[in-house]
Amino acid sequence: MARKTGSHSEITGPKIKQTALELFARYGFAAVSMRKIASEVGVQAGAIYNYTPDKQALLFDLLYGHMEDLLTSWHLQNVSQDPIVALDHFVGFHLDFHICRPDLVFISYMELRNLNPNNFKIIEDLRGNYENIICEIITKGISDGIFKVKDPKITSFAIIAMLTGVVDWFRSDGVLTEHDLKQHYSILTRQMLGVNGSA
Amino acid sequence: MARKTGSHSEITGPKIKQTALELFARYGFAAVSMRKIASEVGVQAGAIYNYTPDKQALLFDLLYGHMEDLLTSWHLQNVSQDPIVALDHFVGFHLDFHICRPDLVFISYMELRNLNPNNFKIIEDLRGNYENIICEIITKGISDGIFKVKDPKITSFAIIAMLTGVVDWFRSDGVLTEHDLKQHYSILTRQMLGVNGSA
DNA sequence: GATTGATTTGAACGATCGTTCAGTTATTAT
DNA sequence: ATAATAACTGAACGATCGTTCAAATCAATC
Repeated sequence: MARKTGSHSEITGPKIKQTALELFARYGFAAVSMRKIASEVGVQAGAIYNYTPDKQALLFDLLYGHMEDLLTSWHLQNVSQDPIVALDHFVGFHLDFHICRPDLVFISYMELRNLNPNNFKIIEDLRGNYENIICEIITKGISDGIFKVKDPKITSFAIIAMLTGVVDWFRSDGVLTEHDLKQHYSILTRQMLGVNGSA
Repeated sequence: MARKTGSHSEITGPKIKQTALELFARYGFAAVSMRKIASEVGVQAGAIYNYTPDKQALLFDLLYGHMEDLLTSWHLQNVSQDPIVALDHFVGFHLDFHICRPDLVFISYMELRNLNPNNFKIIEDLRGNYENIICEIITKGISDGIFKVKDPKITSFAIIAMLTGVVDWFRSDGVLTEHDLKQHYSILTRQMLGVNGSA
């Protein structure tokens, strides 16, 4: 016996990635075996190695793809020169992007330590690029005299942590709509930056 | 050969807990073997089972002790009836408590999924109790007409996520002092709640 | 100094791990 | 129909896993 009827590379490849993602998020990278992934995909463990050189690469590809997606998506946005508009834009974008990818968000934070040093640095650099986006918005807002905070870097960390934390509890099928959520966090963020009244 | 000279229960027990904590934080629960813990303690793997029934209990005890510590510490505080003072108090307390326990903070978030259902519920309930503390402060502040936010629950999540995120980047030996950090987050939090000027 | 009990060793249990690879089968191109 | 190639199996490799336990050793008591 060997290759199953109707199985193709274009199906198995993505299926392995998706399954690995779900299992890594649920049980943790170290706790998930290649056999477990294979079994969920409906294939033998050896077959996985047609699609990835090893388990580490499986993890790295997920994290790298996620960060690339994030940065690419942002750079497709038209960002206003108005700091308040840009801030609102960022808040909405960040929530939109992360809420529909809870597993990726989770492992991107959680499994960083399971990357080897080279891979770790790559992801961390991309993360730094993303943090710079909001940091620059805040810096501009301060120099425009609109935002009232002392340290744009610390404030960036605070905002990103606050926004990303939403993934831990928000459920799209709950009573709170994503629209209301975004509005709520938009207000919280503006107030945090010392912006008084506006809509 | 057997028991080593000068080794005692009172030493080995805590040493196992401390070592397990550090290794779990660095490599993840599933990635750390009982033999690795034992080797760091300077003992054979079998000896660990004099101090814990199994690996799961080792993890649970760490998380449970952490949450108990957290709640007990807070309840030793004298909390002001003034919402702004109470809020500042909470921010400072939370930062103080978490900054000096980065490993515990990390695994308390990260290794929840490795708890069995019973143990998970226990920790989650304790976490809920802690969230209620800040939630009640906010609720009082709103009804006193001092805080300007709509939803105290969401705002609680936002504040806790923002504060706990500090653990990821703050280093006690860096240029930023813990005092300045607390002041910064105190201001950010107040502004976020719509409190205008005050010191 | 002998006895007792706490503490630890070291070996062993079956299970599972990531990875490799020769061989088998399904698909594609001719 | 045939050949070539892509996809996959199934078995195997040595290593390591959590846990158990009889035996060995140490510290404390009498």
